[in-house]
Amino acid sequence: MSRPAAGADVFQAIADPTRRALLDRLRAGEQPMKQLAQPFALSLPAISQHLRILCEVSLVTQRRVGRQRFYRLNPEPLQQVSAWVGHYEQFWTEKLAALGEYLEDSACDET
Amino acid sequence: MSRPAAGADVFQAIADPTRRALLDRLRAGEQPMKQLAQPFALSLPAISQHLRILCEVSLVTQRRVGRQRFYRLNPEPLQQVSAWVGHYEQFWTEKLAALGEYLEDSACDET
DNA sequence: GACTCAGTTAAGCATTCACTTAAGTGTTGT
DNA sequence: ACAACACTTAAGTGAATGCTTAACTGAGTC
Repeated sequence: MSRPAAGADVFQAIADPTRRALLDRLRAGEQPMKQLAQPFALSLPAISQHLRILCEVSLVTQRRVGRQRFYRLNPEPLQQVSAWVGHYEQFWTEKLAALGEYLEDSACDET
Repeated sequence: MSRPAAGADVFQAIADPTRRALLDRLRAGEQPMKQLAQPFALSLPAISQHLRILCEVSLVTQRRVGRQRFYRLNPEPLQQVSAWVGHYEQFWTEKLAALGEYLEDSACDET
């Protein structure tokens, strides 16, 4: 096959910076393909393929209006990412707490 | 070149399920290579290469003790992911709120 | 010093990726 | 009906991924 598949996995889908940029752009609201693609230095088919991958993992949905295709953000699948990263948040808050204590202690040692 | 590089990008680093599993395993604490690799049906070099990629994006750090190599989790780079996904959280909470309202309304229509 | 153990580096391979240009598909305007 | 428009699908290409086996490095053991 010739087109990219990206494994139908959300983590894989957001691994590409262009795809993340597309999602970021879609935060501003539903947009037709051409307008979405405008700031990118890529051919239209390239963008189309990226959008297809985002579609496959349900991060965007399509709506056809005349000869235009509007793309809309559907952030739900990102909850998967959020949940996974969430497991690690406690670690860096712990580290920050430890740093805080360290600073307090060393402040006392400072003479 | 023959070994994987994964672009030194955190999003790319966590795109691979094996790498995510390694990080998950490291949440239990610092571990030597062999113990880390044990549950995976992969050769040792494969794991070693994944760990190297995680090292390159600073998600893990190495410590040498005798002939063992202990790997330790360093979750800070994940804040980058957390921050990005954070931009989308408002969208799904909004959607949940909308769903809540819809349910309330339809409860009234229910006869 | 020779032998193992823990792990990495090297080399090679099949697959997947992101991209391109060229050729459709369907809609709108004349 | 026909041309222009907004896209997508097809086909092909170079580079990156993920994996393997084989060879190496370096630390403990006999």
